[in-house]
Amino acid sequence: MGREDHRSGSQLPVMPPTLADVAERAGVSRQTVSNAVNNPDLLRPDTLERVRQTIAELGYSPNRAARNLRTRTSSLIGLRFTPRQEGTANAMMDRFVHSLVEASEEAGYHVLLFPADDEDPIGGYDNLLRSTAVDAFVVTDTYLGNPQAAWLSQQRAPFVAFGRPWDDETAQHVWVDVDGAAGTALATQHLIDRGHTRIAWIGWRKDSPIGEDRRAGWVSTMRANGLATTGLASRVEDVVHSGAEASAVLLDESAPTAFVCASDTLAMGVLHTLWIRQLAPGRDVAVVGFDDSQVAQVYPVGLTSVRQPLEDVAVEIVHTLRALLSHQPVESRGALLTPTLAIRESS
Amino acid sequence: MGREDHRSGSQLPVMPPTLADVAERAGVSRQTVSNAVNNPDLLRPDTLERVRQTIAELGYSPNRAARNLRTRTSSLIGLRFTPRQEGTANAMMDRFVHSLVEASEEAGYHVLLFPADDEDPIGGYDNLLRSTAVDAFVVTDTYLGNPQAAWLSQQRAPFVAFGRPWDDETAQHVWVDVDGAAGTALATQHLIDRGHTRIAWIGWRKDSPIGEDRRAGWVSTMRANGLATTGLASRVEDVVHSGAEASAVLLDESAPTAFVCASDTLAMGVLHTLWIRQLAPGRDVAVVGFDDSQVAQVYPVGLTSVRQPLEDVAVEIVHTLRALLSHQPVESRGALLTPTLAIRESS
DNA sequence: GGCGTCCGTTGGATCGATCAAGGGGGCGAG
DNA sequence: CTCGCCCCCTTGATCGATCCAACGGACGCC
Repeated sequence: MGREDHRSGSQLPVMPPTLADVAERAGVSRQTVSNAVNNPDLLRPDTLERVRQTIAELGYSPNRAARNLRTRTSSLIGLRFTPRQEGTANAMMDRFVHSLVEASEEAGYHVLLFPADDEDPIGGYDNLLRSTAVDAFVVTDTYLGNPQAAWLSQQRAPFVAFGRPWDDETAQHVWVDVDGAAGTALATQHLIDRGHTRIAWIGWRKDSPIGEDRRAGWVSTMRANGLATTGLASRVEDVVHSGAEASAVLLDESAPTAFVCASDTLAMGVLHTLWIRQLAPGRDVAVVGFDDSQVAQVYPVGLTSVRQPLEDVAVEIVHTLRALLSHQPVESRGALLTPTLAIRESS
Repeated sequence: MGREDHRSGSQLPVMPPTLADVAERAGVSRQTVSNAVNNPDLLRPDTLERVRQTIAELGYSPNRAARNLRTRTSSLIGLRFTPRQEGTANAMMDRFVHSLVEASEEAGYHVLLFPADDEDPIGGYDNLLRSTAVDAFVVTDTYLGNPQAAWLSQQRAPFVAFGRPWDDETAQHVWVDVDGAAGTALATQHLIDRGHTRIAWIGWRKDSPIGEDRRAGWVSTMRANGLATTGLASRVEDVVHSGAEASAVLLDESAPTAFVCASDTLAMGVLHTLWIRQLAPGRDVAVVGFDDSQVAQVYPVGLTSVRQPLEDVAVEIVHTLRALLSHQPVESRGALLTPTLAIRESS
């Protein structure tokens, strides 16, 4: 008497087959089917084959909810999806999300998005955690002094941060980040190799640790090559307009032949100034941006830009998460990946 | 003898409280607690208050897996997350995803991302569906003649498509889309209002129904205003380079004073041509793009662009999904939303 | 032929919330 | 005083996969 029997009178919805259905059809017990799925080694080859065939015939797939309930896992990774601010070139997030989705899939996880509530930054995390809806989190905005990392640590919730705990030396959580200084160093060295000596910097205000990190890469590379930096740096807001103004001032006062910028947004401002002054990007004045945004790629004059290895970041994060979730000791507390340089016409 | 008792010897992991814990502490039955959460009307006010207080004290949140198992739902909406192709300005996807996440949250849903496998376009859907991991899908790429919509329909899986079933009149599924023709009509009329009469079109190849739809908006508006279109249209690949070439040819042969483009990518090509020819965008020649991408917003010369109402699309999709999932009759098979025009310096 | 080991299999219990009935108290009517 | 009824709450069963402890057959050894 199969399960299908007393459901044959059911209406439209076709019930997916259960493990018991497979067991009955294959003439084995439920546990055997379960083992066929989760511990194939425990079965005799011929039995395994028979069960597998039945699974294929019925199109059986283990019920997620039931498995989640029993094993107390969900195979889901939570990610707070913050809205991209309009008016800037920074579209890093969606590239990262995609990389994360791909990397997660390979590890058997799916990505669950939940919205950012500025009123209550930990609300979303708290809900998902208490309802055991996700196995772990990926935290992406650690730099704003957000309480999330600290809170999650305190809750003993498994998570990996994309971004260093800049402002908190006591933070004990695991993180993955991109070496911004190495990126700007790469950009600066590239310009030096092209013969530039007067290379200017346009970055963010001093309260941004990321901005200061990127600036440090420019400073150190200049010094290492015996080049002066005096009067060649500017710190502004991260908007196109500010980049344009800063570059105009720098051109007037210090006559640089190249610019390294903390973002593509600022680099666009520089290109704007060059355009107004009839200077050819790449020929008269070189420009390098940061993040390899769509703007850099699509702009008629391709913008050379530092590209974060987001695919690698995602893989590293998922790798670390797996270790965390299987309670393996995590090798190192932080991983720092090196960006590359996408060279285009502007340099 | 509470549940905590025989777990007091447990190690690190703090078990979240269960419904039974709350029930015991509040001195009521499990079902009463369940009702307090799901059907508050069934409880006497004082009982409800007492249970609610206990829930707050314990920080109880219903276990997702258990609820999912019993109710055969997951409160998850599946979305195949396709990688943005590099080199184009089209970053519509992440704006849409964000809108969807927000709209879903308000309806009590979360968004589950799964990767696109080009080898097996329905593989991801099939897995999630058979394992009852999601309640419904949002399908975003209906225009490529993809088999997903038809397959999901056949499986009786609940889903809403973002995009009309262009090539399949027999499709019976529910969809939400943006009226591209209305968008380009808006753009064209805007240019006419500014005094332009020779308005050119640069669009996609004829095999793109979306492209033809957008083109139709330009054609109809031109005709409605008694303006000629002969020799003013071009169909090319959706890359910057093609937009630049097409606009150069059109300028030489037909001397248009304005361009309406099927995408921001093509519009960037037009701007490039203007730049080379020392023509000022907006003053000498007007340009309008489509999608209001970051490029349009960040470009030093702000690009006027047709903006899809993705927030409204997401709300409409979630609204429709709710109706589908609660087996309410869906009012109409398709919903067509009207885009707006983001006017900037280029027109 | 008897006995013990090994390998694979079996039925039962379990995870935590919800569904479908069942029960008890209070009140008004007979 | 008893019956009936309604309202509010409780009880046992259930969703489907996994864990646990115990069972059965086959084989080798003495």
